[in-house]
Amino acid sequence: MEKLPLDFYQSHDTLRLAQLLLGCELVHENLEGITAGVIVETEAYLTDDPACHAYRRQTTRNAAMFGPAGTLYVYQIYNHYNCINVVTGPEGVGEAVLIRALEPTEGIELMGFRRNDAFKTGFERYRNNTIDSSSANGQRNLCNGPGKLTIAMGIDRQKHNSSSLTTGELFIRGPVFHDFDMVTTTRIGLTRGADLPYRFYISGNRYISKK
DNA sequence: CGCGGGATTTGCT
DNA sequence: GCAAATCCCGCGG
Repeated sequence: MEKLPLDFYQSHDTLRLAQLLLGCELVHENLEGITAGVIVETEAYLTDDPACHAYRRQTTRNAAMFGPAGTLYVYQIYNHYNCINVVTGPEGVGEAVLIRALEPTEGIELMGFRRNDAFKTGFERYRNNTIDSSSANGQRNLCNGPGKLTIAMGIDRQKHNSSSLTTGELFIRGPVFHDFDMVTTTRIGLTRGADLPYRFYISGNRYISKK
């Protein structure tokens, strides 16, 4: 399956893209190797949605959200973690789809190294933590949350915020999962817009984030 | 220029 | 269940 083209991102609105991205594969190839995983959980953030970072106006932090569809928006949250979003909607309109969970498909060992490395270089109190990427439980733990998958995929805010998903070594392939049931529900961890049904995930998938 | 809140994750209670 | 991590940036004075 080929890299999804610019046209894919431009041809659908944000809510539709949040659903269409389920089953597609996020791929990152760099000097460390290739890592990839199927998108199994997303959330949509619309321009008229109080939970959206671009709800008020364009600022330094959210500038990438106002770029063309197919741009990557990476932001830092809670002092430590990064989350990745696929920018959607027309240029100048701040909308995006948060990728919340992946089912790992390629480079599973490398994902484990990156996660364990993050423990070592992160908080001292996490230094004894290890993920066993050869076990089913370990693999389930690699990318089942927005902060986790960003580490496992080797995505860096400085490097990848505002980068394009249609050129370069970080991109999305067309659907590799078909014929699944989709669950629509409310988004996670929000204080505003918490009642909007903008979260989507693949029914029964074992790699969904918690809650 | 300082204050505070945030689309999270983790280990310990 | 809860607090900690201790950053980035938007906002108010």
